[in-house]
Amino acid sequence: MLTPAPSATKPDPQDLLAWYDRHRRELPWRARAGETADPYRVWLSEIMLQQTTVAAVKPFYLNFLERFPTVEALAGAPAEAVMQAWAGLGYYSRARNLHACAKAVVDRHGGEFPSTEPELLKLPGIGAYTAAAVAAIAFNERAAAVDGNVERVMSRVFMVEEPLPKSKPLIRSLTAELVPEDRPGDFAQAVMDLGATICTPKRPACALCPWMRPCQARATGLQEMFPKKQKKETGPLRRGAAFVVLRADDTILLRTRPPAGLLGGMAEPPTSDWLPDYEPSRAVLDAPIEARWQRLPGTVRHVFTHFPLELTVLFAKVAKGTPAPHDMRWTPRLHLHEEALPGAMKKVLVHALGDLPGAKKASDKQPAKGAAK
DNA sequence: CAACCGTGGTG
DNA sequence: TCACCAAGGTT
Repeated sequence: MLTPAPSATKPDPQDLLAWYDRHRRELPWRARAGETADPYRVWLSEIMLQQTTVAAVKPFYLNFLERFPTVEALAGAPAEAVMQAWAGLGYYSRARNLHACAKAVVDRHGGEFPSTEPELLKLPGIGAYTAAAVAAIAFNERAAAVDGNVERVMSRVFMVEEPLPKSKPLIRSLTAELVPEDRPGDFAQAVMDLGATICTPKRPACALCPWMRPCQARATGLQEMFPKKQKKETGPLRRGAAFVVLRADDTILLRTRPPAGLLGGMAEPPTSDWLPDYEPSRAVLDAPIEARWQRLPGTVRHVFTHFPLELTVLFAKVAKGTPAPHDMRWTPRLHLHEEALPGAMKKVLVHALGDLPGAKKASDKQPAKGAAK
C-alpha cells in the first residue's frame, strides 16, 4: 500500500473530549461531570429530542419528570394523561411508544432499563440512534450514536461525497471507529454539542473547532456544502373545514382521532376531509350537526411534515341539551387545556373562541417568545 | 426503502 | 415569506 495523502490526519477523540470538558452544555437531563446519568431520564430526554430542538424539549421534559418521576409512575399512568402531557410536542406516535416502552421495562425488565444496544433496540420507540445513545450515555457502553449532528460533523470531517441518507452506513462505521474506550457517553454528547454549537448547518464556527485541523471539508473551504443530501419535496396544499360548536352550557364539541396515523390519538374539533380540491363553500354540508353555521373570516394555516393545510373555520351556537353525535363529546371550555390538542387544532379553537383559558401549561415558560398576538 | 409522522426556530 | 432543519422511528 502506498502512503496516504499527507493531509489526511485522523481526528483525535481526545481533542474533542478536552473541548467538551470546557464547553459542555448544562442540560436538565445531563449528569454533572463525572457522574452517571439516570437511565430513565436519559431515555425520556432522548425520545423527546428525536427531531426536536433542545429549547422545545426543556419545558416538556421538566413537566414530564414532575408528573411521572419514575418509569413505574409512567407505566402506571393512563394513556390519556401521557398524550395530554405530550400535546404540542409533535410526532405523537412517540408518546404512545414511550408509554408502551415504560410498561415493557416494568413488566419484562423489573423496572430497570437494559444496558446493551441490542436489548434496548427491542423496545418500542427505540431505534438505532436511541439505543446507542442510551447505552453510551447511561451505561457507558462503547456504542456509536449517530444523529443529525453526528452526520453533519462526520460528513464534513471526512468530506463524505455520497448524499444522505445513502451515506448513513458509511458515516456509522466512521463514527464507530472514533468512539473511545474510556468515555463513550461523553464522546457521544461531545459530538452532538459540537454539531449544535460549532459545526452548525450554516456558518459553522470552524475557528473554534477542536477538529479544525483534521477536517477535510474545512481544508477546502467547502464545509457548508456538507452533508450532501437528497432533496425532498413537500406535498400539495390540502384544504378542509373545521367545526367549532359552542353549546349554551359553555361546552365545546370534540372528538378523538384514530390511534394511528396523522395526529393519532389526539383530540380535535370535528373537521371535514382534507383534500387538495376541497371547496370551502360546501363546508356546511359536511357539518357534524344541524345548526346555524357562521363561516368565520380568514383561515387557519398549518404545516405538517409532508403537506401544508388550510382550514376554513365554521362556528355555531347550539342549545343546552343538544346531544353529541356518535364518537364525539362535549368538553367544558374551561377544561380545554386538559385535552390532548395538537397545535393545529389549538389554532382552530383560538381562531373561533379567542385565547383558550388557562391553555398555557408547560410550554410557555421558555424565554423570549414575542409579544402578545 | 421511501413515505409517513409535528412543531418551532432561523437565515 | 420560505426553505431548511432539529439528540429519528415505524411501516
